[in-house]
Amino acid sequence: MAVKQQRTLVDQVFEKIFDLLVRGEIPLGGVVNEAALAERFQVSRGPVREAVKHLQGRALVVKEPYLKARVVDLSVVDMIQIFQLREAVEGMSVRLATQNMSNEGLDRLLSDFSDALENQDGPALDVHVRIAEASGNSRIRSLLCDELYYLLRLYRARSGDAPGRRQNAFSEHWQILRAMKARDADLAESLMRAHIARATSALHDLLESRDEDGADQSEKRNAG
Amino acid sequence: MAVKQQRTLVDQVFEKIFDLLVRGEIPLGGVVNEAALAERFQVSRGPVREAVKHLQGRALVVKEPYLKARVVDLSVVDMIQIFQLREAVEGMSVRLATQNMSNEGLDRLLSDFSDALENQDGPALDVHVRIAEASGNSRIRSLLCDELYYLLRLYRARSGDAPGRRQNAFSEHWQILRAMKARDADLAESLMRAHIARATSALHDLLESRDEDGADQSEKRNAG
DNA sequence: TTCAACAAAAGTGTTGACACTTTTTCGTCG
DNA sequence: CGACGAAAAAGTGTCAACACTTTTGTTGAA
Repeated sequence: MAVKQQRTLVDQVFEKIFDLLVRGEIPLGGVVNEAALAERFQVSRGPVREAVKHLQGRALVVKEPYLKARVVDLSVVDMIQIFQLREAVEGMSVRLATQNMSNEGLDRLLSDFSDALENQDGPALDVHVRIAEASGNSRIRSLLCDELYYLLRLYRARSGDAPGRRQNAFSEHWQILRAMKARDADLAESLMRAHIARATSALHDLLESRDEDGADQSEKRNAG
Repeated sequence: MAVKQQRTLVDQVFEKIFDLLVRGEIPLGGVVNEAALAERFQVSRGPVREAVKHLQGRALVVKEPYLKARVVDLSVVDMIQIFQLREAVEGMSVRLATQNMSNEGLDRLLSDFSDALENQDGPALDVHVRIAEASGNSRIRSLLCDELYYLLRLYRARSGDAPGRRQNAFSEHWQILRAMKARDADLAESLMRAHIARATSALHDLLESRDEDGADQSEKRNAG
């Protein structure tokens, strides 16, 4: 078992637990039992504890001292809040990318996007990741790629996105990339914000169509 | 020692270490030694380890497996990146607050601001915190209050802000509050973004006036 | 003198045991 | 029969010891 490990055990356990969350083996809002996970992964409780602490730092798990750790229950309200944050941050992300990207990098992004559009296998999220990486702002990139997208994956694993939005997303992404190519940072930011705000509106509609069940869910706090 | 503790030891150690950072007892970029801190606080290495992990999650400490943990060295470039992120997020924060605040809450904020302006003791940051809390978006509030402001405090502890900006900040805050009172979310967001962008420009100037020393500092990575 | 290999030291990663807190269960009293 | 309280169970917090990795310091040869 402990032959040679580049990444630390904590990181490996972190990945494994996150996989469990995405696969739904631990349901949203379910309890995260340290001892059970330690037994399952054949490691001690220490690494599991730290991995859970790491998940807590990523806001994927919430807990209080001596209380059971629980997987964050991503309500529609939570998702709306995340999308509001994304709208602001991704707007700035594409603004900075438009200002900072080299012509070569921009052309490469455009051609990669065209390829993905033909092959139909490139996930829509990849465009956002590429833009975040090209923003040149490591903190924005980390917030989007290392934190918010984890939550998005977790949410989509339970309730996939609207079926009609896939095609719209391609067209909206294409418009954003054209604005970037034209070096119009203001336009690129506006388009990106509208792009995300549209998804937020869909969530708002979802919330209204479900306003009969669990009105108390809006009062959840996300420990930091 | 272990008489009665509401907060867990980890949280207490976290606070103590952060105080050490703000006071400058551990210099920026300095090494964080687990054993030494455990000895100093009269606790075991375990809580110190988790507290450092927590600081790492907050991006106040960076480290790699088996390597020494180091306090993040907040360069001017890092600060610019943080301000770019703040510009986007605080813009959204004040937009949401303008839309969501009750008339009573808004009046209370305005009167509290007037009081602080007379007493001269209210820190300028408080306005931003109040707005973030009023945004109704717990994730935005957490990002601003629990993460970015920690870094700001750390940076200001070493190199305080520009002396002339204090007075300007009051006037700019006042304009923002008036836009909120008028329920003009677009204007409030624009003013907030301009307010923060002004500080970012000051940092850019600072960077240019120091372009001779340490040009390699721009290649720092912030582990997430 | 300089470089490489080896040995010692310092520091981090991991583990299992123990202490404390919370929750559940069960018995007793009203 | 229901409510209150104590004991047991489950689970988390803390600790000290051990294993592994990195760094430092020394020795030897080219």
